Amino acid sequence: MQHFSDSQKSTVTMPRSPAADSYQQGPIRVTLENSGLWKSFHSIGTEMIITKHGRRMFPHCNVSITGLQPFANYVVMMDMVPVESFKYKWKKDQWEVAGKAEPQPPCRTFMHPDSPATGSHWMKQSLSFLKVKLTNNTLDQHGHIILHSMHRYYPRFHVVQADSPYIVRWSHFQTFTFPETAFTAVTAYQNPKITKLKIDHNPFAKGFREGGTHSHSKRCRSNGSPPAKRPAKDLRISSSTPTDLQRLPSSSQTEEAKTDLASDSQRSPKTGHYSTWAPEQEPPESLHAENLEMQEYDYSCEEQMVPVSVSYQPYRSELRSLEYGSFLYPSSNVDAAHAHVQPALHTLPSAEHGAQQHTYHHPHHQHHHVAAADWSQYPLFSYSCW
DNA sequence: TCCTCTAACACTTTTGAATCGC
DNA sequence: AGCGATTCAAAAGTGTTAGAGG
Repeated sequence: MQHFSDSQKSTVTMPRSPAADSYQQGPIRVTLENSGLWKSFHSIGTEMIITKHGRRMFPHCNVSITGLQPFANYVVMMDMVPVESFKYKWKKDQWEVAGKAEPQPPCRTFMHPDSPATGSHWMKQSLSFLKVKLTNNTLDQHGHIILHSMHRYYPRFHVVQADSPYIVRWSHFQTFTFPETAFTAVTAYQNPKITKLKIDHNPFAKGFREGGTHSHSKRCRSNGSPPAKRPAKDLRISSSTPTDLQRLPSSSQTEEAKTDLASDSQRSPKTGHYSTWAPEQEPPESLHAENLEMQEYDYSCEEQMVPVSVSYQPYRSELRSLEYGSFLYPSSNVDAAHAHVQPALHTLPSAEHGAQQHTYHHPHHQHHHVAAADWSQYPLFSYSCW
């Protein structure tokens, strides 16, 4: 696997495999466009707000893809997987392990609204996953990705060669992850550094900064006549139409990200454990922000080969169904499912190995050749939304 | 008592329907 | 009549914080 990393982009390249050769396809390369911004947040310890009715990611995922066959159709998807099997609490100025993770909520997959599209389309411009919304409501029916608060997750990107979302070519399925996109799901920001960094990069927060302090305006209202009450926004049903590609981040935002990265790169990497660790290891006593400083990254990628003979037909008809939870982890197998998603990160190199290139061949891939039941432990289509 | 979560808030940005001009 | 450009109101989305609840 080739490993690319510059100030703004993180790239994962798939190794050429026999199966890939059968499609006469070069290695697929996925690049995280706003990598600098992600790294800025990751150096502090990324947090993302989740609410009952869903909140968008910030930073949001923006990737570009190369190496696809120009005239073949592909489906691009994203989902979230837990980083570790622990939950955390914010104590004073650092994250600490607060026990075993809650049972995994229904795993949902966000399908990019352009799917399916030709390889040339995907490679023409970067893909934005701005519309992805996160919720902590396990009963959510709006298709948001369900996460547990105070747990750590990272997004996975899936590229599937398929002519239709309903007819996914399961035999050629590739997954990409970027370690710097790992984040802690919270219902309110814990780390003030994250708050500051978010406000600096997020135009929506301007209203709270430029319009005076929030607490001040609240006090003023309490003294005057109450303003006409607007309908509770959280009760509105999102009517956004995800038919068009989302706008790219503003150039100013990109420039800020560059600035942040520049400042990051001037710091000497500190020794200490990485923000993720092998599940078989003891959990760290704490995830101090200092330990989340920039490390040399190794971008993991996975190629998941599923026997063609295995039939996934029942899944297809439900891709767009509002019925969800059809592909949940088997409740008795949550730990097994966690174990399956762990290897993508648990071999993250120590600092001295960071500059090296690594190719991972995950043991769990072997399981996928055994039986469909094992594949089902690696949820991808429990729910699809776009 | 501590911790987590929800709802409300003011303001900016985004979206899409309506309107206008060619 | 059709199309593209422009306008504008509504919707969406943001972080903070008080208070509720476990």
